[in-house]
Formats: sequence, structure tokens, C-alpha cells
Amino acid sequence: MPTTEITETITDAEWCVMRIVWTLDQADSHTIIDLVSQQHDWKAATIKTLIGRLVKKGALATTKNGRQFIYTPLIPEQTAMDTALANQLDQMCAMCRGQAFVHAIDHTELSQADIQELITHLQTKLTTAPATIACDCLPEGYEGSC
Amino acid sequence: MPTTEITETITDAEWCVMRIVWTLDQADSHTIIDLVSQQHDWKAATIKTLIGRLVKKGALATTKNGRQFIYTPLIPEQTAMDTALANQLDQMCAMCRGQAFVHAIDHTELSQADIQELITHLQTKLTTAPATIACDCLPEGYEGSC
DNA sequence: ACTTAGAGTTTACATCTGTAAACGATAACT
DNA sequence: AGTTATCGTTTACAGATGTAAACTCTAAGT
Repeated sequence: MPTTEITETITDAEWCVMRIVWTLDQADSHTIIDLVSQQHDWKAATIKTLIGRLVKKGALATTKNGRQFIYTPLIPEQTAMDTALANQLDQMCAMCRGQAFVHAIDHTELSQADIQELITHLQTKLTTAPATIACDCLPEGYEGSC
Repeated sequence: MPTTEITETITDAEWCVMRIVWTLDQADSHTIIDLVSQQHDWKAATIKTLIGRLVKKGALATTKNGRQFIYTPLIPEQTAMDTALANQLDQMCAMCRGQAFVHAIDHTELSQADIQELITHLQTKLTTAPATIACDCLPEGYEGSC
């Protein structure tokens, strides 16, 4: 079973291309180049490079269509977002992640439905939450707190 | 007024060094090298390079202490975390950020206090939240949804 | 059939990152 | 005073990333 795996990282510039394809669900290079170059001051050649790298990385699939290709996402947008966020969080002190969320949520526009869903999840989580989370910035055996 | 500004990015490897200094609040290179090399299979020389780059970037300050330096953070940990998270989120579709939070929160250990604080913030936020957030993956004038 | 424009591929190159050895200065020990 | 163990600095180098020109096909128009 060909699981939707991707080992390689999608870089910042590549994200811009992926977002177009994710949103359109499929697109030819002309469309991608057209839309991306309205958002970024990149030459068509640059965007072609990014598309090529994404195909090589296994993030985009190609389907031949006459002289050109139709590109489709091979990894789901939500998965990519979850992974990117998790990697970022893993890098931060476990003790401080809660405050990071507070700040992030304060500064992010969220819909009523999303907020309600978050509250529900948090209320459930609260029932089994530990009183405190220890700082994990120091090696095993050392006690720290930031 | 010397604001705690940092234009340059702290890389993944550099984060590991910063976390030690943030947690200890101040440390000499011997301590940093000792602790970091217990967490990562890096040579002392590697960690020295990272320290040097962080000093050059303005993320660490140095105070001479005899033959060596004491390193202290020039940027607050919370600020670094907030910035890193915000940059990550800015890259993702505005419409999908809520779901990304749901996933992230589901998979992150949080203390009771943090959860309660998050719930409080979300309840406040709910009172002024829009019903929906539009996808912002396409250029101005195009309507998309992912 | 011949030319051509546009799609994808190759090549290019500077900078950033991860990883580390080599080196130079100097405090500390003998 | 001479030697040594460090500490910080310089140099190194491969691979990733951002950015883009050059090139090669081949479908499409004449």
C-alpha cells in the first residue's frame, strides 16, 4: 500500500506553490506560475524550479496532458500543516508550549466553529491533564525550568 | 533604546544551544558543550560553531570572565517561540489554521493551568470571532477554498 | 512539412545550515 | 619562565535553499 509518505521537508518557497495546488486541487504549470507570480516577485523560471523540486520530493504528482503536465498534491494539506507545526513545537521547551499556544491563538483569526471545537477539545483534555509540565531543555538527570 | 531585536533566524541546531542558555539563564561554553553533547551527537567543535553564530546573530551576549566568556540570552525565549510559531502559521492557509491548532493541541501535553488559560482566551475570543475565515492561498481577486 | 512557442529539464550560483578540524592566544600550572 | 590545556576564532566543506538563465523537446500553427 503506497502510503502518502514524504521524508523530505517542504521549504518555505515550496509551500507557496503547494498552497496553490492544494487550493485548486490540480493545476498545470501555467496556472501555478501565473498565480504564484502574482503573490511573489519571482520569475517564471524560479517557480518552475520549485515545481520540479516538489515533484522530485514526491509532494506533487504529474499526469501528462498533451504537451504539459497536470500537477496534483500527493500529500494532504492538513498533514503538511500538522507536521510542520509539530516539528516547530518539538523544538521548543515542553514547559513553555502552553504559553506559545496562548500567544499564537491570541494573534490568529479563528472562526467561531474552530474556537468552539478548540474549547471542546481543551475541556476534554483538561480532565486528564497533569498539574504541571516539566522543562525538558536539559539532558536526562538535570532539573531545569525556564 | 536598544530594543531586543533580532532580524536573523535561529536555526534548528542553534535552538538546541539557546534552550540550554535560556534554561540556565547564563552559562560558559564548557557548560553548554557539556549539556548539549549529552543531547546530541555533536562534537565540541560543532557546538562552538553554533555558539559563535548565535553571538554574531545577536542572540547571545558575552561577558568576559577571566579567560572565558559567560553567555546570556539577548532575546527572550517566549519571544523566540512566539515568532517561530507565528512564522510557521503565516505560511499556512488562514482557513486551515484552526484545524492545525486542534491537531497540535491534541498532540501536545499541556498543564491544567495552561489549558484553563487557553479556554479563557478562547471564550473571550469567541465573542468577537467571525463566522468563517476565508482561504488566502490565491492572489487578490481569486476565490479559493481548501 | 517547417517553424515556433511554450513545457519541462539542466545547469548555475550565492547564501545558509549542519558538521567539524585546525589554529591562535592566553591563563594556569610546574 | 616555559609549557600546556583551553577557550574562542578561522577555515572547510557538503548539502539545502532561493533565485534564475539556458537549453531541449514537441505539440501546434502556417
